[in-house]
Amino acid sequence: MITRSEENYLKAIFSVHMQTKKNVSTNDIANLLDTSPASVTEMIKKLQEKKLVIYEKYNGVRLSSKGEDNAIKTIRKHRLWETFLVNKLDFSWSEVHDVAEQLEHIKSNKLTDKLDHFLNYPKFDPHGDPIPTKNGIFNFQERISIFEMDINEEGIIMGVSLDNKDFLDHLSKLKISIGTRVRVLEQIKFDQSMKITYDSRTEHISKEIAENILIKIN
Amino acid sequence: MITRSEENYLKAIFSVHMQTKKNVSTNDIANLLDTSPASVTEMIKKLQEKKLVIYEKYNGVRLSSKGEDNAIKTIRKHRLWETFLVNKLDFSWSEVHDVAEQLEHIKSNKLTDKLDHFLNYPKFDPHGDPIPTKNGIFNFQERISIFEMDINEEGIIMGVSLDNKDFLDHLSKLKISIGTRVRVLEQIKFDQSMKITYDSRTEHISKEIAENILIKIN
DNA sequence: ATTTAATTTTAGGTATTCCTAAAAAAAAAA
DNA sequence: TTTTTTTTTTAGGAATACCTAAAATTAAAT
Repeated sequence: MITRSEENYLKAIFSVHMQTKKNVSTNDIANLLDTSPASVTEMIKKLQEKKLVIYEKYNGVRLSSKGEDNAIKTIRKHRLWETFLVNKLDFSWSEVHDVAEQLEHIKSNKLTDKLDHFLNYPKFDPHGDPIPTKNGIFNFQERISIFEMDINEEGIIMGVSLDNKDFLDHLSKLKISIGTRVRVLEQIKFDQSMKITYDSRTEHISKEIAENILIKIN
Repeated sequence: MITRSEENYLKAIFSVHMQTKKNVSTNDIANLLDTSPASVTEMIKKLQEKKLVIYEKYNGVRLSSKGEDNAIKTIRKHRLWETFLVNKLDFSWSEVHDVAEQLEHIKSNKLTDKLDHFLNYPKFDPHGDPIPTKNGIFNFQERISIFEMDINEEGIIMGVSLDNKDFLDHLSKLKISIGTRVRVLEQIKFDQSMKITYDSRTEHISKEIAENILIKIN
């Protein structure tokens, strides 16, 4: 049996590795999970005994295929539940994270698969992140941030790269959501903020906002 | 913060008290939760410190109003989730218990209320048990078992008094479900089994089965 | 190449929730 | 009313998942 805490560690290792492609450091895990490095070392040892990670002292950790399987399953559940909360229960973008963080640990393959079916096998969650299939396949979609777009370039919003309540609430207020077609009008040199247009609106967004909204490429 | 384990104790105390209307004994709780009496004593002391129960050594325990509130909330969540699993995800009667046992501990009032709304404020769960409202009101319905019915008496099935997989699977096989209108044709003196008719079927059910199917009275 | 700084691990604790075995109290039976 | 049985509690431990402080190791800077 893999405990809830172990699952959180596996998920954290998976997500850091995803970005860095390197062995994951004790400190990175500690920061992500908001625990002490000492606790991390201890837990890694336990995960190693359970053959869920590959670990060498002072040299970081990576997931075994068994560990990766589990991490992907947890991510799948998290994203399916987020989709459920937004699409069926009418939660807003910014409210789903904490609840999904609990729901992702429910243990029942049948539940996961039936939920997937009920939601009509969604490929992306409400933040635009891919939902792995039952077999652990991710449907990646190449994305860049609005900040990287050229003047007059057009794109369709596919997701966000920041899961922060204030940020997501702000997007809601601007009526920016997944599927919105945007065009860049102008980039202000002084503060690198951008003027964009969408749905017959024209808005001015800061560099920080632009960096965290992702659009589909090709 | 009330832990998952504490919630299970509160629920157990509530459910035993519901039937006996007396202070709940250490042994009863231990049996229901499948733990040792020693663990129960220990936990009760902690619940007492948190003002969730009223306890006197060697004299059983009962819930404080704070404890009862929490127990009812847990029951509400359990029954709403069971309803969701059966009505929306197409789980069968007999499969929902273990999953709902996990889902009932998810902490989010918003989730519970939105789920309630999504399910259209159901008054009874798939086993026919009442779902308390947000304010903790139970919608009790007087029920008797088929075993207590007279010959030729008619009734509508409202629930079951046993949450056992084999039992529920058997009812499914007999196409007996909530809402089914039944009439008692005969009671066999020898083994107290009963002949019943419903939906233009005639079936023979054992005493044990008859005792655990509940019909509405008046 | 040393020294300094940062990271990681070890050592020793705490809280939660479970356990068994033994003692104490209450209930039932003789 | 004793004795026996059952129930409940206490005492002492184990596993999980945290923690802080100190030691060991590695990485960075002088």
